[in-house]
Formats: sequence, structure tokens, C-alpha cells
Amino acid sequence: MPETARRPENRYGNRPTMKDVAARAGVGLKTVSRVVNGEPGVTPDTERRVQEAIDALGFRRNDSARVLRKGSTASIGLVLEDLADPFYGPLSRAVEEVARAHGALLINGSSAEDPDREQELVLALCARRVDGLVVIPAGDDHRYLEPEIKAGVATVFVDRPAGKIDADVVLSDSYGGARDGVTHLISHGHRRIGFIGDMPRIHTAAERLRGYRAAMEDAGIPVEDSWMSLGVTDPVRVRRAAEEMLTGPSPVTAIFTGNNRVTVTVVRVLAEQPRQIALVGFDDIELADLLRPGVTVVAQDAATLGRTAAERLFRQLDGTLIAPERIELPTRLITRGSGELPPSD
Amino acid sequence: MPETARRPENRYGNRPTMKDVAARAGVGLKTVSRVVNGEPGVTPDTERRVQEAIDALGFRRNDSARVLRKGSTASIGLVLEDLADPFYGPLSRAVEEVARAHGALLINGSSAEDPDREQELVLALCARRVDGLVVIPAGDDHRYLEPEIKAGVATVFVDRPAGKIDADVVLSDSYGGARDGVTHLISHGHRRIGFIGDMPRIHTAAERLRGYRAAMEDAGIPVEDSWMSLGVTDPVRVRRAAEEMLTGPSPVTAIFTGNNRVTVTVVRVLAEQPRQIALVGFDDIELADLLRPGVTVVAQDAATLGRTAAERLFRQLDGTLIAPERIELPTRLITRGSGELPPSD
DNA sequence: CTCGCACATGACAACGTTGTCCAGGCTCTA
DNA sequence: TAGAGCCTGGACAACGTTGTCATGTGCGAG
Repeated sequence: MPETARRPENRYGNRPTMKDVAARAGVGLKTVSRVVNGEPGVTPDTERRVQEAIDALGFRRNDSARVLRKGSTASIGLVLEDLADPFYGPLSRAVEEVARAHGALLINGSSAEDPDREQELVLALCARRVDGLVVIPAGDDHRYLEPEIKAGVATVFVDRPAGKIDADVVLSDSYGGARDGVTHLISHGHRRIGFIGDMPRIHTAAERLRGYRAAMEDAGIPVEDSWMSLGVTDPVRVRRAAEEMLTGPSPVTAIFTGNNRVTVTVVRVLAEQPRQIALVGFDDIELADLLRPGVTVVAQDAATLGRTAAERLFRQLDGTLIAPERIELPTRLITRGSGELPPSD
Repeated sequence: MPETARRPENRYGNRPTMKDVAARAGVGLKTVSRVVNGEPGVTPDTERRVQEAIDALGFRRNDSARVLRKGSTASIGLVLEDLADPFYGPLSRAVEEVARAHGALLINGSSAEDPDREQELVLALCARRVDGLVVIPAGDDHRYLEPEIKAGVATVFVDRPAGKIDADVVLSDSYGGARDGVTHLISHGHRRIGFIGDMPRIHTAAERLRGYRAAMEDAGIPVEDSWMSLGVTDPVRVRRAAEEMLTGPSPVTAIFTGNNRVTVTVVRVLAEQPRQIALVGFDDIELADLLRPGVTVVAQDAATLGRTAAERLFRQLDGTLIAPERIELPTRLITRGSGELPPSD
């Protein structure tokens, strides 16, 4: 039996192919293809016969083969830090909506803030020949993407800029937002203001820190080291950092927090304090308006971030876009009470 | 020129193939394949030559072709209601983690609670020949999936059961959870208790309503129609529904809410009321512990839901699993204050 | 020295689809 | 009635990879 088995034991059983449909309908292979794709040049009668065969066999076109033949996968990849983070939900959804409008599916993965995992994911997506990539970078060196981009994979970075390559970037004005937030605290009489943020190797964290420093400098306030806590996001350490700022030799009367997770923890800590401490947080958080006091935040619009990036991606694919660009979206200060508390000493 | 162009104008430019690598390395096509896949039977020297050619050309294996040949796509689909809903973030992430552990990518889409869109998405995923599907159903008839399941697409439904087909289901004990929550209110002296939930055509909503009714009946309390509001989730209508219950002829002293979105809105409404109204909500919400009073909830574990479903999916693929099963995960009552308020009249 | 064996390598078909091209049958017109 | 032109349908190659099998080479044992 020199002939190889007609059908290997695939995971997806033995699904009917166009050939099977053609045989059953008594027509040629290509005619089935025409019917399936709604191409012209098929008599209504033939079409009906083919359609019957399709229904009878439960045929469904194998897009893998189609992709191989056509070259475009009609899918885009989204690599973000953590799907479970409430900040990325709306962003992800916005990207999906745009993809859907362009008839593309969305493949997404979480990098868990690990550059290696980011690269692994991105390259896996490239191997699948996604048409484009929306990446929220974890690493700071994306030269590994150069051959891919050159090969035609549309790429847009979101939330943070790409490292060491020239690419489209869509981000919020972290620097300006943080400066506004801290200036807001200063305008309410605060001078000893703490900052708790993520590792400065993360671009947004560094920018927000820069905004904090700028606001303080504009007001002529020298910043003490003990007021700043960097690279701290897990609840236990944020708690300790906040408590130290509040009880140190030069205790702060207000805190600016660098992202939603830090803000949530600090809200908890402040709720336990005997005296009232002002707070402004970067990123909006749900129910912030219902707390007493309400939490004043510098809000960024995650959905717009995602939508803008995805639309830019598809414009790259259209060929409408030429040069990479950096788009910065403004933030919005939402006052709810916590940022308007006066200094308590 | 009867010969067709060697390379059509693909979206992804002209990427090098194994053939190109083979030519450059001066070896056969199959040898390149062996190197790329780490198969044995290649001299170190040959391997080095091939590897050099790969690096020089920036070759990356085309997984579309691989998929076509091998039959398995190493990817699974997740269809949920809305990626942006904080309840689905952790679920989605959990599914992704399990997929990752099995070397699979995750393709996901939002049905927006629209049965047609759900079907469209699911079938698109099937056409891509995903190995399996995790579906949070929007519709209540999934017979359209029968040919797919028969063809070998592993399928697990989450959060709500499949309609009219026999399939694996993983869900929370909505009935028991709701009954516990309402019983909790009754045990704190409430008799006029309101219920605000989603459309009863959604299984979880119906089950929670059933739990509410059961708890009331167990306590011998006849339920008045004006205490129940069904099919209402958007903030404006939830607000109106809540206000009507509070001011009607037989005003409620406590409210049980059927999901996180409803809970959030009701919390807002209750914060405006002159008298204190007790509240227990289904689904935990972030910062619920920081509100005054804290929000008592019936919590379900979205991550465990997702993880359980995904693990079951891969056990289907292993062939370890035979018969479809229905797995019900317990809920947990978390008391924080709002559910322990006494009746205010 | 030779036979056989292990091992490295490559030729070839196949996966299921789509693009190209050609054949046959029909209608329409001169 | 013959030729031109259109419409329908099918044969075939190609997409880039992997599985099967055949070939060639070198080496050790008898």
C-alpha cells in the first residue's frame, strides 16, 4: 500500500472539503468555490445544487487554506499587559470594534509586563501572519520587529512608545496630566506632596514622575527623596510606602498616585488615617465618585486610545499612511473632593 | 508569458520561505524544515549554515501553511459578552493563561449580548479551525454548533448553559447564591425586598430571580409585582426602577441586585436616599469595601470560572473527556455592611 | 574486503483553497 | 447557416509547510 492515507488523523476530524461538496453536487471544484464566495457566473440552478450539498455535508470553508492562498489573514493581534486590568478592558474592546468593522478578528495576549513574553507573543502572532499588531509594550527594545514591519506587518504602539524603532505611537499625555494633577494639589495649599508610581523604566511611569517634578519645580518646592516611591505597585509595598510618607520626618499632606492600582490601595490606606490627606490619582477608577471624599483623578480615555490606534493600523493597511507618527491624547482632571482637601497640619 | 507571477501582491510583502532559505544555505527544503522544528538528523555543520541563512533573510515560519498541513491551529476562541465588562477581564485572562500553558493562542470576540453576532463570531472561529471554543452564550439555541462539535471542535460553555444541545457547561450557582443573598436580608429583618435584574431570557438572570423567589417563599413572604424589575440594566432605567420601588405603595426596605452593573447604579441611587436601604448585590465590585456602608455581595469567582472551562476544553482535546458535564461553582456571600442594615421603617 | 546498517539528506506529494485559463454550448446577427 | 461573442463550468497550478520514502555516504563487524 504505497499510497499515503488520504486523511491524516487531524484534531478536527474529517471535515468535508470543497472537493467533497463538488462530488456530491456533481459539479467542479471551482464552481463550489464560486458559490461559497458569492462570485458571479453560476446558474441559479447549479447554485442551488451546490448549496444543498453544502448544507447536507455541513461544509464550512477552511480559512487556513484560504489564508495561505490569499496572503491576508483578516486578523490583527493585540498584545497588552494584562487583560484583567480594568484599564485594558475598554481599550481592548475598542480595538475589537474597529477590527470588526474591517472584517478582522482579534487575537490577543497578555505580556504580564515581561519583555521576553511580549516578544514571544508578538513573534507568534507574526508567524500566524496577522495583518497588523497593536502593542502595549512591556520591553524597551523593539528592534526585533524590524524585519516584520519591513515585511509589511502594520504596527501601532499604544500607551507607551516603541523602543529603538520608528513606529506609530498613540498615548496619553502622562507628563501633562501628572503636572496638572500635582499643580491642582499645590493650588489647594499643599507643599509636601508624595508620589507613588511604577518603575521608571516604564515610560508612562517616568513621564508621570517627570510631571510631578515639573509641577513642584514650577511652584518652587524642593522635592524630598522620602516623598517619592518608585517601582512599587503591589498592595503590600504600596501600603508601606504610603504609611512611611505619612509618618516620616517631613510628612506629606497630599499624595499623587501614578496609576489605578496604586490609587486603589492608597485610598484604602488613607481611609484608615486619623487626619485627612489629599489625593489625586492617575487613571479613573470605578465608583470613585461614591467614596467619601470622592477621588479626584487625572482620567485618560482608554477606549479612545484603543480606537485611535486600531484606526491608524487599518489606515496603514490601506496604504493611506506613510510616515510613523506620535499621537498624544489629552487627559482630563476630574475633581471629586479628595484632591480639594486642604493640608491638614 | 503564460507563466503566472511567482508571488502575488500579498498584504505581507514577499517574505522569504523555506525554499529561499534552502537555496541560500545550499541544502534541501526538508532540511530547513528540520532545523526550524528542531527535528533530529541534521549535522551541526548543516544546522549552522541553515541557521545563518534564516537569520540573514529574516525568515519566520508561516504558520498558516503549517496549520493547513497539520490540521491543528493551536488556538482557541473565546466569545464573551463584552471584553470591557470588569467581570469578563479576569475570566478572559484565566482562559488565556490555560491556553498559553498548552501552547495555544487566544482569539476573542464580544457578542454584545446579540445572538446573531454570537453565531457569526463562533462560525468565523470555526472557519479558522480553532481547536476549541469557550463560549459565554448570548443566544439560547446553539444547534448551529452541532456539525462543528461533531467535526471535533472542543466546546465549553461558561457562565450560562448552552441552548438545545448537549455540551460542557461551567457556571456559578446563581440560584443558590441569590437565595443566600436574599435570605441574608430576610434574616436581618427585611420583608419587603426588591429585585432588579436582567432579562429572564438570560439564564443567570432567570436563576437569580428564581433564587429570590425561593428565599421569599421559604420565609413565607408573598412577593409583590412592584418589587421586581426585570430586563433592566442601563443606568437610567435601573435608577427609575429603584426609585419606584422605594416610593411605591408598598416601599421596599432592601434591594437585591442581579449583577455588577445594576449594583453600581443602585449604590448611587441609595446614596441619595434620606433613609438607609439595605442592599445585597450579585457579583463583587471593586472598592465595594470602601463605600459607607460597604456593599455586601454574593461573589462569584470569574477567574476560576474561566480556568475551569479552559482546562476542561483541553481535556476534551486530549481525549481524556467523554461525556459533557455541568459544573456548578459555589458563590460566596461577603458581608460588608449594606446587607446588614436593618429595615428603616 | 565486503556486507550491512545507521544516519544525513532530499524529492515528492499532500493539506484545501483560489486564480488563470481554456473548452464547450448557447444566442445573436449578418 | 456560419461565425462571433458570451456565459457557464472545469482542469490545473500555486500558496508554504510537513510526512513519507528513497538515496547516498561512511563506518564497523565479520
